[in-house]
Amino acid sequence: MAPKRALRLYNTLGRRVEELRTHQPGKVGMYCCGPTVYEYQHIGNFRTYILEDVLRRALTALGYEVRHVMNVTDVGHLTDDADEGDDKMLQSARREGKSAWDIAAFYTEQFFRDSRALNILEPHVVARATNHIDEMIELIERLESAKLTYEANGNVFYDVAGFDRYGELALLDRQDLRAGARIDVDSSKRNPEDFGLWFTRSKFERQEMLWDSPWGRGYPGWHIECSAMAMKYLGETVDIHCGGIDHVPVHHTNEIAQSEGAIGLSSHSDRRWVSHWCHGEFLIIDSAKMSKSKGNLVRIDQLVEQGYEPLDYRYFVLGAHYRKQQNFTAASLEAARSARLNLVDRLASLASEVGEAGAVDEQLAGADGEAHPLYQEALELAASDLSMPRVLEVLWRLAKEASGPAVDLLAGAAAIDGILGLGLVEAARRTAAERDVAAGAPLDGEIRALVDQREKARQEGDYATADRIRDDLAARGVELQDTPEGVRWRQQASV
RNA sequence: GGCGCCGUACCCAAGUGGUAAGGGAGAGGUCUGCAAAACCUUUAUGCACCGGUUCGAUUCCGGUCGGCGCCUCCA
Repeated sequence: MAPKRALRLYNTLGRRVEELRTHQPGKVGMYCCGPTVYEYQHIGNFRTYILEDVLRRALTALGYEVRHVMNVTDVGHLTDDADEGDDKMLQSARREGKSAWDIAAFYTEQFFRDSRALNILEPHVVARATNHIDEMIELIERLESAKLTYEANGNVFYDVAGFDRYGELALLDRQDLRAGARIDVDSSKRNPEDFGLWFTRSKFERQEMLWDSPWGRGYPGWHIECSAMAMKYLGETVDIHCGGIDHVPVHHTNEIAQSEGAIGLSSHSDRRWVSHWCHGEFLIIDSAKMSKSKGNLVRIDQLVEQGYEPLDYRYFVLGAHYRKQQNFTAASLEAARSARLNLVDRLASLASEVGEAGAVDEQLAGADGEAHPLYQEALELAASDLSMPRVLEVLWRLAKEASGPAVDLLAGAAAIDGILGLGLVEAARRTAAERDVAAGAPLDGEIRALVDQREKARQEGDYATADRIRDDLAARGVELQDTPEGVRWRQQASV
């Protein structure tokens, strides 16, 4: 089945926006580079995962059938140098005698916990590297038969000299690279660009995860897992491959070399292993890249400790285009939180207009949000290289300017939010339900009593007492409104 | 040294060869005992700077300055 509308997406290979052409009509196989589970994922990492989630949601909204595969790099070393720093998890794990396997399981769990909190849909296939050692070995054997490998010093390397299109994705031929400028080049390599496929000589002292292989007991190189798992779950043609922009020069460049080398695609072939490469730009914090070495990592749970909702961060991310660096500051996150709350607030008013809590569900179920013109506008913007800032703008227009029956507006908002993934309508329904309770018979007798007390004080002219009670209630999230019809109160939007 | 990206209001941030979205924050107003909320109004003749192309440039080209990223295991 063909999609309703084709997605136009920037392709790193070729550096321009292209209409997505899929291997099978209407079906998209997307492979995303997932986390390395030996540390917490920070909010910069999650910017990329949010991009991938939005891509998937946009594809789905456009009518594509999506198969989303993500790897989890859990091949771990637990070496002495990995223990440096003040990572409490690693230190305690070591104290308690936990293995690399335990640690990987721990961080994998953390990753998916944060992902869920950010409304990131779980990939259809989550592939753990340690479950695919056999596939990696087979792939290395294929490369061996293709004469693209050599052994040196006990390790198996990929020989980039045998792959004539090496570096095409990153335009490496246009660069005057300084091999070894930052990291020492392994002297056993023939070319600095060569990379390890299988190691039997570990540079790590305390290697915990080891497997038997035709080249001896050891462990796989990093890049091979993605090639092997992508091929296993998506076949020899991948429609979209995603990752952070930092993966372009090395990881993805090497993946292409491995995969196309194994498949046997040469520069004479028009066919590519991956037809569309999609990369997310970096999050910048205090005018610098977020990295462990700079010590400026921020995690989702730290934002939560500061009183933010994970979805505030998602809103923040959606406010900038994925191909531009985005600067994270306390002020910009605060602005995103206010904006999201205001949006929920407006949608909650619409929900109240639709009716009582139960009726909202029923009415929404009967409405066709995708029929709303503003949804169509949003979908078109999503199809235009994932222009989420503009989709947000359309949603704001829907929430504050559009006219029509409240249920149609709300249904349209729900449809747009299906692309954004902000959980706005869900939050609005919850907020509206709380307000319904407030407007009718309050469940909390204590609050009712305080409201009555304040009214009495006001009538007696004791405004000091009245204001004190109002402040007390505000601290509990209860907002009072004195209207000509009398006092009303409601729960603040806080979801 | 090479490669790539970027510089838009107080902040974040869209965008286009034809005269600058949206959000946050601030200001004024209506309402109020005072507030809050809501609603209304409001904040860039200007898009780093200098040239060029053009009827017309924030948008295209060149240069300058500034910022960020990458140059081999970092989303």
